Amino acid sequence: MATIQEVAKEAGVSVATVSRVINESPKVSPKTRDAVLAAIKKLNYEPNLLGRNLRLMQTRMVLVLLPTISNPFYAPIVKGIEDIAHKNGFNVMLCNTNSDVARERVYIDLLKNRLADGVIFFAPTIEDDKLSEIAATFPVVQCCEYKKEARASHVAINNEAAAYTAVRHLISIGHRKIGLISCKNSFISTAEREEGFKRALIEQNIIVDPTMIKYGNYGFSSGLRAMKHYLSSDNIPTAVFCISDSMAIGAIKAIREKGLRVPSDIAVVGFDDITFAHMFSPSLTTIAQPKYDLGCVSMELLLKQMSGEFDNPQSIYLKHELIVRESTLR
Amino acid sequence: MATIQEVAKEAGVSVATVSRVINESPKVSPKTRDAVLAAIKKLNYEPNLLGRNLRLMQTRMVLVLLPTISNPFYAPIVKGIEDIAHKNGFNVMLCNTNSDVARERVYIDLLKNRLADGVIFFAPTIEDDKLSEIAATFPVVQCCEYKKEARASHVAINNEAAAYTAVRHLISIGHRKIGLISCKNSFISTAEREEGFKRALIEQNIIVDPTMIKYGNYGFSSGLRAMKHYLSSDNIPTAVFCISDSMAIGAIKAIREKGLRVPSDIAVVGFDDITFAHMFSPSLTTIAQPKYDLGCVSMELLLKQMSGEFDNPQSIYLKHELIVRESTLR
DNA sequence: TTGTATGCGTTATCAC
DNA sequence: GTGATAACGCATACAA
Repeated sequence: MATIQEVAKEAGVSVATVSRVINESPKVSPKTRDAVLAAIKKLNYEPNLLGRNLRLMQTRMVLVLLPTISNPFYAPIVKGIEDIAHKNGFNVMLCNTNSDVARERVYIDLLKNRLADGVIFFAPTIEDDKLSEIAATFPVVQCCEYKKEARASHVAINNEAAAYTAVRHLISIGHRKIGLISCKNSFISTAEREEGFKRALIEQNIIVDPTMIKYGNYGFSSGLRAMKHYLSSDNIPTAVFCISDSMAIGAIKAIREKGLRVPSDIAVVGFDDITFAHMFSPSLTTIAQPKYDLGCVSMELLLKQMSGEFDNPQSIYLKHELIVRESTLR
Repeated sequence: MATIQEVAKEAGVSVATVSRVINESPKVSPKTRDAVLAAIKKLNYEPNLLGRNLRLMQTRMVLVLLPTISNPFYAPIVKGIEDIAHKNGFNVMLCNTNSDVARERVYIDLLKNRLADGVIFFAPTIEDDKLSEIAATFPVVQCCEYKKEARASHVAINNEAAAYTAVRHLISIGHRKIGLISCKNSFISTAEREEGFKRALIEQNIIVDPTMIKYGNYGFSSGLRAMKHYLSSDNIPTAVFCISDSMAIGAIKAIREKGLRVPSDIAVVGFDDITFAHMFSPSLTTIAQPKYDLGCVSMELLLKQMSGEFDNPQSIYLKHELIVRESTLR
């Protein structure tokens, strides 16, 4: 637990010189450098970053707020964020908000309290104007999900186009009675995916039947439940587009429990391409987001903001990709 | 970006008084308290924790090092850790090590640099003696996986007994030709699970056939590969115990691709009870670890250490549970 | 090239 | 009940 003072004394130099050695300042003679290094080693000295952070008024930490790490969708994005962060000498603080406003506020306080230099939001629960306020003072990037009205940067895919792609795929393999399992929430992605779904139908002169739209909460059980609703009705779709893979997997489970088969009786498309999508039987057709890249680009954008490179919010959109697997084989 | 100085000036009091108000010291008159609160509000003051942390020489942050958040096994454990941490005014810093020694070292440096008050390890890659060294200086808890030789606390289940339970279950429903899909690594849990597997067989006078043991890396693909090895041999087991759920799911996929059925042709047991275990078709029989409790107990143990309550390493074992599902139905 | 001195924002000890 | 002031460990402007 030695301090810089003790190292200085041991090496017979001033603390300033020790500090220079630690920070690899060029203007220090090799001889004194070696002496300091020896003292550091002897005393087993580790710099106390609390002192440095206060002095420099920065922590080289970034906050990453996500609803929950249990959603496998986030893992590759976080990996991208981390890779870029580490490459630039930043550390990442991953925080589960559980989509809880109070919890999220506590974490945002870390930013206000200077314990982090910037923040990446995944699914902000905070109100639009509050977010704008924070983004006006601190570096902020929204990833995937974002508040349309907030003055804050974001990186995402075009969800409307992605949903359109998915439904066009179903139509192209012959389906015309297509269900949608969506979610009841105020996320921008949800609204956009519903729009994409409708556009694809309308374009092909298929009437959008409101009873063909069910709602879940992104989770497995809710997908299962939604599909059971279809199956117990007299109006069963021949294909279903789900706005999350977990719901799609739940839907498939319901279909099979009913003794029907995927894709021959009902085809299913998911969204996100989580790791389990290709493990499942049948493997799942889905929309892949460029997850790793989303993370990289978000972190790069945050770095630019932290270095004060610009202050106008940026909107960046990356490309999605349709991945056709067993669940929609002809 | 006001400081405590400015608040003091605005309220017409000393910084000491402002500090007392912030820290809810009882000995401050209601009148001055209100004045200070008003000044804080007016200036939109947020305490700078960098200053406080330096002064207090603590951060009220704990480090949680795990291989990767993409393993769904960790999510509920982390939830337990967080709940206890938050209840006690600590924040949690989640860090992916990717099982990389260098990466892990960088994070351990955060501890040495005083940016965290303690650490919970999930699968330490660090050498035993290095870990002992760190645990001698800083609060450390190992969760689930641990270094047997290291002088550091740990919280885990009895993996030998858990594996024994799983294999006994297979034997009890009539299997005698039982495969093991394990991993080639030096984790204590791996060795213990292999031992439990063998004890269950030996107790029932079943010869332990080395060719019945295959190795993967916990992942889906490796389980699939291992099962293909069995299936292409002339010695196919009637049941397989996998030391991870993902490998079990991979194994099932291989079995079905071969045109065989689970559990009628080959029964499969996994380990961990990850969320997807019950979603999969067939749903997976597995050993459930008390994940949330493992997290809670680990964090509680760390809190005790951080408060200097004791310094002898503790070993705590929690109970496992066999969850029988479709993959081993008679 | 090196040392001295100052301050980052906070808390806590000591007077009053 | 309140205020002055000294730390906490470090980085840096300025002197030498």
